Amino acid sequence: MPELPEVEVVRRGLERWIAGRTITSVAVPDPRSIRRHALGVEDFRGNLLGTTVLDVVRRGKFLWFPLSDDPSSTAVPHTALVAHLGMSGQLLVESREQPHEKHLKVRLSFSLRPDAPEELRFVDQRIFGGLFVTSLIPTSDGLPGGSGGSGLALIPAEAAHIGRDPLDPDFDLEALHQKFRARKTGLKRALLDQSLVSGIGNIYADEALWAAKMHYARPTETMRRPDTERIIHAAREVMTRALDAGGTSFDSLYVNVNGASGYFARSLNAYGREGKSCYRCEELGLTSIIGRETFMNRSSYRCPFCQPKPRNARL
DNA sequence: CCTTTTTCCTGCGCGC
DNA sequence: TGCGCGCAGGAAAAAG
Repeated sequence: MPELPEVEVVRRGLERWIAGRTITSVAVPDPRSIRRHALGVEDFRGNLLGTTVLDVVRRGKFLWFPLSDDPSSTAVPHTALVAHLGMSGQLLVESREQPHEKHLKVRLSFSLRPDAPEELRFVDQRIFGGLFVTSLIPTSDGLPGGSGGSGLALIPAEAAHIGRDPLDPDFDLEALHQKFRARKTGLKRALLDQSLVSGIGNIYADEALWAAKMHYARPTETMRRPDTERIIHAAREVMTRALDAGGTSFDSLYVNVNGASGYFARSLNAYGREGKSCYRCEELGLTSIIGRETFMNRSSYRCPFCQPKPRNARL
């Protein structure tokens, strides 16, 4: 399940293989994956054919490729191809000779480069992800839109509401803290709300909460400044380690642009560890067992000793 | 307006 | 062997 570290691994691969190249053909075997492109398949193709990918930029789990009709021009790009991997999306850089994947949805061919494969394929089993072309608009704060690329202060219109992620150099902790204080909800809900802080999904939310020794139902309005610092520091730390490990893969659904899995799954402390002992308690000579609770229609894992339920829990 | 729930989607593993 | 069911969950839409 791609969250920030997995998407960043993909971004780096795309930057290496795709940036600077021109789109020479566009095939859409399954239009459902471009349903967020409201004007349809032909418009999608027309917007991409002949354009050059200037950069690969990421904010949270959103990726985008600023496009230019004339790469020799210094003009600021005004459109971008946006990609979101959803639950099971993959962006694969491959040779055109590779057999078509079972869930192949979109196929882009690029200008030839001797050391690089010709195609970028979007493969998606569950179709929660997708691609679309949209306009780039100025960021609300005038700072670079996200991580990677040339640092232009632009963002796709459909991603303008997405908050900065904890690995963004322009991430504003004080602003997030004030939003926590103003909101009447539980901490994990807030961590998963991409408009407040982006890039965190179910796995890294549980890992960050475990690392910070906090409960998912902690009311955000009771958070004090050091509490906000602690949970964000934990999220940043766990996602950085995951990025260094190439991301978290439980199965073949998350892979990098070359189809390889990441190795962070073996480093998880809470997520997926129901019935197993808490590593931190173990270190202290205690025995407590990680439990699983259903919350927000998904599983939450926590140590009942390190992360006790607060009396004022906000579910 | 703000917060919470539902919906979209497919494949896999499980119990009967 | 097959079938129904629950589960996986990002984010937009709908509901409260």
